[in-house]
Amino acid sequence: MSDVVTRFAPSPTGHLHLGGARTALFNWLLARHYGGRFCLRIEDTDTLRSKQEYTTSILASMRWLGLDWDGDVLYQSDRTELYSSYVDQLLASGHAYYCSCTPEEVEAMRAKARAEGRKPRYDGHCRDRHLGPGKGHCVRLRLPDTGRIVFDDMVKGPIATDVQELDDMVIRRADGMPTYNMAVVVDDHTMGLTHIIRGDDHVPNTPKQIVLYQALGLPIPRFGHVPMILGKDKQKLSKRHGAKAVIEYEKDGLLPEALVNYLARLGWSHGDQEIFTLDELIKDFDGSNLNPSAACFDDVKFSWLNAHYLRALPLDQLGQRVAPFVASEGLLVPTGERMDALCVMFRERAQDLKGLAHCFRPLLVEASALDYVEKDAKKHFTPAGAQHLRALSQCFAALTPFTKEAIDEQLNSYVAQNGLKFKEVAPPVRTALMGFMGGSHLHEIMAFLGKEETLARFAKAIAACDQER
RNA sequence: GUCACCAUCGUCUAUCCGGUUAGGACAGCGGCCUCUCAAGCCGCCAAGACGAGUUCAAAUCUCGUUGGUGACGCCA
Repeated sequence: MSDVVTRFAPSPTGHLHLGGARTALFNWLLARHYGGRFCLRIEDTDTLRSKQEYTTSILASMRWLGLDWDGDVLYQSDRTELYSSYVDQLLASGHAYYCSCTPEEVEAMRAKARAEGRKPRYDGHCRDRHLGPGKGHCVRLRLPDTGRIVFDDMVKGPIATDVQELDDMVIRRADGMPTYNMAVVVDDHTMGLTHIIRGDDHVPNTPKQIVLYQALGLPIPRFGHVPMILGKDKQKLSKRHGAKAVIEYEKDGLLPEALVNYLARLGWSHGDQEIFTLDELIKDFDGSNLNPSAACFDDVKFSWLNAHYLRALPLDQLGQRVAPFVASEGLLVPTGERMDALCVMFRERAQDLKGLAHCFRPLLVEASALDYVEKDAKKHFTPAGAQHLRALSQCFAALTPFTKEAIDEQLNSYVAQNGLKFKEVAPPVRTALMGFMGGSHLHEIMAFLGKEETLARFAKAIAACDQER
């Protein structure tokens, strides 16, 4: 197993989505586990639907996830001649033949077969007509008349197909372009692939490709078909059911390490372990323990993983990553110790970067712009609350230095000297500072705001208390 | 229509080749902690689709049923 070569081969007809990302991840992990190569190939032979911007987007998402590839990206559109030479080889060896049947004629055959309850397939009309190249002639593969094609799937185990189920498939279109299965086989072989992990929807393609490998006399790689990812309620993941592109998760402030971890655990397991570092995944992912049944993507559990990684991130990195989201909240981005302080105060209270940035808001706006949550203001801006705020306002005005420790001490001594409970004093103070009953420890909040801003918020709250009366 | 794949708590899964009070995680519920909200810790709830067969013993092996999904292109 020393020369493992895997690949990810998306077609650039859309952004990288969850299923594709997981397929890419599994291939990447397998290659990294065995110290092999992971290649990237863009299947852009469908010129109508393929777009350069999607290729760019897919590559960007791969980088965001940290899935690096070896060597240059291969584009199928550059390799038409190569595919054609393999088709010619098949023609020369008698494994393929020209066919003059029109698509309409073939469609009629299929319709007839379907109507008679048989499998719709090409009936081999041109098989022995010994046609040569000509206008409108495609090339078909000559299948063996009988036999079974068997392969041992890494995920599903042995899968057998009777050749009777198959067709003399087209391998080169009338316009000279190769068909999908032809191009894939040529590419997978010339790229030296040893293991192919792909979506479950390719299971029916596999025997077709194996027949091609056999006709060409090429070694057959190992296949692994992972089931598709379902959305909530076992529904197929579609736009309606929250199918999101990787790029959207990035925009929403979710962490790539969380997505990698979550995706890895969807359809693969390593005992009871839930949290994996990238190195652990590489160490443990050897192509076994792949689950053959389809799995639902659970946003809630994914969210939990995000929160976990958010808390685990080193402070400087967290600050760096949240900064763009703070900016898009329309807030001035703090730097240095101020950013660190905010992260420490709120990272346990957010699930993702966007949410974290949002938590910063009350502390980054000016007192005048602070909004009170009505319910909390009504409840805590009482006459007694106003009294505490007035008294504390005086205490804090005189407090130097205005540090976390000093503030905490002041708060506690006020409570003790007046025979109160912290619980009686904290709510109005908290509401005055945050606008609602949430957030970090009071002394941390005040230290962050500084004396002037703290006093401004007290003053504003006192005014609000008077209004409540 | 034909063929194929799949089937353990609500969800992700463990239980490698038959013997477990069917384990863990997320969610939910309860508690502890506590100035709030979180986080953290502790506890509770919760599953082998159905029916046969093989066997001393089946979630595990076999067959069938049901349900779900995929595929049947000169798309990829």
